[in-house]
Amino acid sequence: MTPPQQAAASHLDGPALILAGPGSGKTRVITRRVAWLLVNGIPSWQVLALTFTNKAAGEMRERIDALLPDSMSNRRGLVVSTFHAFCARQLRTHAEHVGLEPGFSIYDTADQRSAMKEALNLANLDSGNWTPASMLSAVSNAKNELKNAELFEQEASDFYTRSVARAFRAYEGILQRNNAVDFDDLLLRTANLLRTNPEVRSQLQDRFRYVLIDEYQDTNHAQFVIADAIASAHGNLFVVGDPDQSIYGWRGADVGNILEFEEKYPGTLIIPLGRNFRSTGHIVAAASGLIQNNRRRKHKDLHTELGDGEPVRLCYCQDERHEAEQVAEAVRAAAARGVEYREMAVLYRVNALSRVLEDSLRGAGIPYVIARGTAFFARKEIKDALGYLRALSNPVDDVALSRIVNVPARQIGSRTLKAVERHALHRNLSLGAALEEAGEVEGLGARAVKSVGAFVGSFQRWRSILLNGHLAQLPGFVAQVITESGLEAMHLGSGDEDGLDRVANLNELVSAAAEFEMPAEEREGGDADGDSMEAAVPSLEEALRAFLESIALVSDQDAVDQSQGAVTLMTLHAAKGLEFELVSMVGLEEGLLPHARSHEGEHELEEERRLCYVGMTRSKSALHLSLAASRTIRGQRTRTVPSSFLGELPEEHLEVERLDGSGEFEDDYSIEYDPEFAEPSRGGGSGGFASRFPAGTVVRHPQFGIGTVQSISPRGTVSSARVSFHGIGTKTLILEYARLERVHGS
DNA sequence: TGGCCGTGACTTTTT
DNA sequence: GTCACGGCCA
Repeated sequence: MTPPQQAAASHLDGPALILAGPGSGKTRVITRRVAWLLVNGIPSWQVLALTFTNKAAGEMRERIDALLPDSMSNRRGLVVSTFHAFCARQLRTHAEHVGLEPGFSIYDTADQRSAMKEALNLANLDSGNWTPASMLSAVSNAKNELKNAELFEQEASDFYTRSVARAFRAYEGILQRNNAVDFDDLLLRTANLLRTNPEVRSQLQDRFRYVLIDEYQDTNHAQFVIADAIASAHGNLFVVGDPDQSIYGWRGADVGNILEFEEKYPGTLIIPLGRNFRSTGHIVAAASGLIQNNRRRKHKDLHTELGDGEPVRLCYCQDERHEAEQVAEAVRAAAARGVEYREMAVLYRVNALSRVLEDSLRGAGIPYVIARGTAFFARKEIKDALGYLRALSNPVDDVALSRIVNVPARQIGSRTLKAVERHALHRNLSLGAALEEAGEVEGLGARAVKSVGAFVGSFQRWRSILLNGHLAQLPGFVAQVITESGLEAMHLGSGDEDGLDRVANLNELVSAAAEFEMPAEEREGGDADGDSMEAAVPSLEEALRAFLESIALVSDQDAVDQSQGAVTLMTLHAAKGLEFELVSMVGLEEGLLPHARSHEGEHELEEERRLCYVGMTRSKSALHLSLAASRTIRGQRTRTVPSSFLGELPEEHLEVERLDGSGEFEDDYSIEYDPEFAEPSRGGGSGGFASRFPAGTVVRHPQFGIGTVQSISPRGTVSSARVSFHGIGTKTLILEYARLERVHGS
């Protein structure tokens, strides 16, 4: 280890901030420091290490294991967990203090959407003007800042925020009735629990005397409050991160947490790790050249001693097919040189780009995997099966129950369901409870009552198995529900290949249940001191809860498995923290990287630049950047503009290859920025835009919602407008690209 | 009640 | 290209 690494890894007490550039060995430092603490006699159960993905947590656990001498095999109680899993666990343990039942559901985006739709109905907000997505993002932003519905309502002053507050309140009501939380709630409710409950707080403070946080630049305010609440008692907070790799600002991450760490924790030991052990010289220099264009940044030099290596290759291709073929060709060439497939990755800004790449890799006979851990669980058949399991685990989860009550079709159609829902509302019952008294529901025919009765019968039978079983029965139980619910038969019956695939997926879910291991902390029962408690065998109910929770909290990155002999395809976001010999980044075009949605502000553009930086620095020895002169976007062939980031890469580290034929990219440039060309449907020229949205116009933006135009100013061939959005603030938008709509009545 | 078909709206990144 | 929804018919 280098002296700075050594200093960081052997730090014992007090706050520490490790500014770790890409490839500077930060995982190494964290794992060594944990091992150091344990070797120095700190009991393992006093250490808490928090990460963002399960994969990172798992790797950290393994590497700590490998570092510890055999004589220290007892690491009982050491908690290495993701933030979200840690919070979920706290909420289950202290459920009674937060007004939840321990079997609460964790809603994913789809569940949130249906809950919000219902909330908009309840709040009498027309979903034409108030889309579930925009409401959810407003709610999510509020929660990340630790504002719950009441607080938000108190602060709501204008029409827009008051409407959001109504939706927010209705949405919270639904979650509460369904004994459910969303992702943001895991953090929000834990933070509030720690703030308002001194006993729980001091319990956690007493237990976790040493707190470590990885990827600290991506923490949001809620996460800061949680970590601070635990660490404030002793100040032993050790954080590792890199402001230049902050790429989750859109999700509420607050770079301020890392930039202002030393102010919040006086006496912080700050150690910058600038030496890169991963990449060769040209790659480091090119990436550094790029990131230096960011203004809001702590200056920090990155250097390598691995020699110059190969220059970064920049390839101009004709279209996305051609680009994908170049990628496949580069992969083949690297493989021929002896590089293993698992040491190669293809990175893109948006998932939609993976398709062409898959086609061309498949065509070339190159094995590949797509890093989308969430994709499997998002499949219809899997969501259905999980719907059953969730409804069984948490019988008041109406969102889950209504999803599956008539899948497969069992004569409980929309009319019946409406009637039962009305009954539930009147009697203040959950949907499940209302189904149980179907006989008393007004307007239900004998046939419907009978169908409902049959369903309720199966449901209760499963439920009693669940309540009486134990851990080992989990896979059998999952299989039983899949079979007896008729899900399996439904897909088998369809007879086509699709149906067989779905059955195979359902079987894979059973395998996942069989391979599922209860987290060690969970088995130890309490959070008190390490020894003395012999683990009781978890009940089937507890096992199912833990299984469902682990599924709810999977990330795309968890699916990255470099032990497979395959090239990995993934988004730039999912690539963070990983490294490969060969990295191909595709689609370096304006609108893609930087993404079109980021053209609206300096902060957003800088985040895109950091994203590009993260991608480039994944590469150890070969970095290929490419772009296509034209690309098919939703069926339409479109000319592209090279990414403005390309001009920021120092030329001496590049090797440019022009396979697009003409070499006329630059000449096309002026045409592309002509708004008439970019948006042919709108016509009328830029003057038209400016006159259509004079200052004072009330407008709607697809992302920011309702706002008022403050001023218009010409900007070359286009016009930029300052628009103040309710509850969001003022944004500078290019009228020609911002897809603004006038709101009637203004 | 259930399944089929057409339309149209929307496409960033994710714990 | 993709999904979600509404309308229509058996």
